[in-house]
Formats: sequence, structure tokens, C-alpha cells
Amino acid sequence: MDIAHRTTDQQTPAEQRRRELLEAADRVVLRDGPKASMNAIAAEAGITKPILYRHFGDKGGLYRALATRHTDALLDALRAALDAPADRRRRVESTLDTYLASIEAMPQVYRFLMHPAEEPHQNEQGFDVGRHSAPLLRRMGEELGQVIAERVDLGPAAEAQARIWGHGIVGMMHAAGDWWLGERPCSRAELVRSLADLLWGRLAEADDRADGPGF
Amino acid sequence: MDIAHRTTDQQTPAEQRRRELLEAADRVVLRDGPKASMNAIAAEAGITKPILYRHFGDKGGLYRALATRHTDALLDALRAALDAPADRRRRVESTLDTYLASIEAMPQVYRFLMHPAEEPHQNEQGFDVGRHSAPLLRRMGEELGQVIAERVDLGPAAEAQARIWGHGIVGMMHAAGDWWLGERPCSRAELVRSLADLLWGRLAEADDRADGPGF
DNA sequence: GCAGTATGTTACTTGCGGTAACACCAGTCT
DNA sequence: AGACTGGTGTTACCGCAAGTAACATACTGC
Repeated sequence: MDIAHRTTDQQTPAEQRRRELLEAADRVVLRDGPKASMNAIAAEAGITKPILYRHFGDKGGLYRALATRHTDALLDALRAALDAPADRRRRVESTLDTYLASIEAMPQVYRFLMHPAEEPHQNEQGFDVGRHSAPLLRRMGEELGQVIAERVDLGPAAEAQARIWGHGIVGMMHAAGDWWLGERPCSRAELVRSLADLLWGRLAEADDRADGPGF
Repeated sequence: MDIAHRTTDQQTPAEQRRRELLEAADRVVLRDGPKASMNAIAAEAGITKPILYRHFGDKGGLYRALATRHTDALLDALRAALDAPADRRRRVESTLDTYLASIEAMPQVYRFLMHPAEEPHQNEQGFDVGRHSAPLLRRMGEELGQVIAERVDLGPAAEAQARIWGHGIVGMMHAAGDWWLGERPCSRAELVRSLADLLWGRLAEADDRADGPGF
């Protein structure tokens, strides 16, 4: 038995193989998009389908393994930005920038993680199943942005700012609503109040806790 | 020709038929979730597949038509809340509440619009977001919520507030990032600055425009 | 009668996820 | 040595869903 060796060698053969398969899958998915089939992935890895299923169970398992690698990296980067020594405002900006820089640097990975079910076949007019949410959120964001631009005096660069805020506020509403609908951690009124408070700048007003480095 | 009649009757037979089909599709989709097959929808409508394809082109067309009906209703409700005569804070709360009440009242519709590719039971073609990207957003939201709870002094009901803010801020970042990545309307630095400004309460500070009713 | 168009059908193709069933090839136990 | 075991690999198949002919039947206007 060379298990002792393996631990020093850092990898059992199965894990090694699994990593190779994941890397092949990664290549295919980032090249062909989410429509990549198990057959294509297997071919890229130089093997055939059943082996993939032995390693990952089903397609969801493969996806999960694939997603985990990328999300862990992103989360680590975000935690680092969030923990850096600086004042709160700077930390917030740094975290935002880290996230945006990540998705900017690897847009294929981002689209794979966030919009997996796109473009099933190349027709004109790229709408398809799974894209419904995006149009709705986009429309809400754009409309809110226009309302803000029309009614709020934001000084210079007002339009750009208003659109950003529109999409940001809509996203805030959507994500909080989605989470709340699933977990029901509080009443609707409380949720509304908290979100409105957030928009009203209580994040800036709140004091740091006495025992921490502040946020 | 009875086109004159049709215009007074408001509907040509084709449109009438289309509406019936859409209603049948709606029933099936809201009952079976997004995994509803074209066959099932056709059966519910009392006909067979090719007719659906003649009316809607492909499955995406059907879903799009279906989604449009619901999103239009939601957008109308939101616009009404946004336009109601009241001060800005009240209007914001009212809009948030309208949205949340809507998704609370019709969760099946909401899940269809926002999480089209869910329902774990067997056989999901293409990769699935709901299972994996949602986890990413949820994890980010929860972690941020914890960080806020640990470091910011929010007074009573701090934990609940912190979690809400965590998810809300993450959602804001995600939606704004997604939109920005697609349209590139400004530099990354501008986006970061605008979002941080939003979190810093500039929405509350800004004055109303002179020519409007205010937001 | 005859062309045109809308409505409907059955029967098919294509492609996917997923699964048997079998084959090969280490090492291991007796 | 020879049977046992576990991992790697294969071919060939199932079931199911999207999408598409090709054909059949009405109803219209000329």
C-alpha cells in the first residue's frame, strides 16, 4: 500500500483523474458555452460519457464541482478585500471593485456561473428560455433609472448615475426578495423598512461596533 | 370578409386562438413548473404540438409570450406605486412593498419568471442556474450579512437588518455588474463610485428636481 | 369548380441525459 | 498459480423532449 505515499504526493489517483476531467470540462464549457454536452466534455477529456457519470453522478454534479472551483476563488478574493485594513467606505469600494474586476476579467466564467441556460441554438434575435428574468430585471432597472433621472437632482453625470442606481436598486430589491421569499426570516413590512433604510444611508450613519475593526 | 366585425369584436380568430393557447400554457406551466413539455401544453389545450409551433415559433417564443403577460402586469403595478402622490421615502417603501407583495401573492409566477430552469426531478437539459448560481449569491449575501452584523452597530434587530442588507447589497452589486458587463456604459471606477454613493445615502440627500413632483 | 389559407393530424428525425452490460488490467488474498 | 476485487474503459441501448415534414380537412373568395 502506498497510501502514505499518496498523502505526501498530495493526491490519490482518483482525485488526480477527477481534476483532469474537471479541467477538460472547464475548457469545453468556456469554449462552447453552457450548451456543452456530456458527450462533448467526454470527448475533450479523451474518454466517453459513462466515466463522467461515475465521477460526478450526473450533470448537476459536474456543474457543481465546476462552479465550486470558481466561486471559491471569487469568494476568497472578496473576503480579502472586505478584510483589508482601511476605513469603511474604502473597504466597500474595494470590495465592489474586486467583484467587478473579477467578472470583467473572466466574462465567460461569469456567464457560465450566472447565465448558464443561454443560446440553445443560433437563431436570430437571441431570446430564449431562461432569459425571461433578465429582460424583466433590465426593464425594471431601466425604467427606475429614468424615473430617478427625471425626478432627482443628481448634479453632473446625472443620467449615468441614475441608470446605475436604477439597476442597482432593482437588483437589491430582487435579491432580497428572492431570499426573503425562500426563508421568510421576517415580515414583509420589516423587509421593506430595512431596505428603505439601506437606501436612506443608514449604512454610512451607523457607528462601528466597539469590539471590531469596523466595516 | 368580416374584418370590420373583427375590429369591433376586438379580436381576429387567430388572436383569439392564441389567447386560448396561452391560457392553457399558463395553467400547465404554473402547475408543472418550467419543466412543462410542449406535448403537455398541447394536450392541456386539447390539440397537438405542431399547432403550438405554428403559433409561437419555438418554445422560447411561447415562454416569451407567457412571460410578457405577467411582466407587464407587474410593471404596471410598480409604475403606479412609483407615481403615487407622496413624499419620496413613502414612495420608495410603497414600490418595494408592491413588488414584494406581488411575488408573495403569486410565487409560482415569480418562480417561472425568475428561476425558469429549476425543479430537480430528473432530466434537466442544459446547465441549471437555480441550483448553483443562486447558491453563489446566497453565500455572498449571507457572508456579507455576517460581516455587517459583526462590525457595524445597528442597534436593536441588528442581525435581521444585517442579513437583509447583506443580501440586498450583494443583489445590487450583482445586478449592476451584470448590466454593466453587457452594456459597458461607463468605466469600472465610475460604477464603483456610483454604487458606493448609493450605499452612502446620496439618494436621501439629493434634492428633488425643480420641474418634477420629486421621487 | 378551384386556388388559397387556416386548422388539425400522424409519424418522423435529431439530439440529449442517463444506464446497462461487458472487457481489460492492476494488485491482493489464500 | 488462480480466484477475487476495484478501478478504468468501452459499445450499445433506453426514454424523452424539441422540432419538422407530410398529409388531411375544412372554409373562404373568384
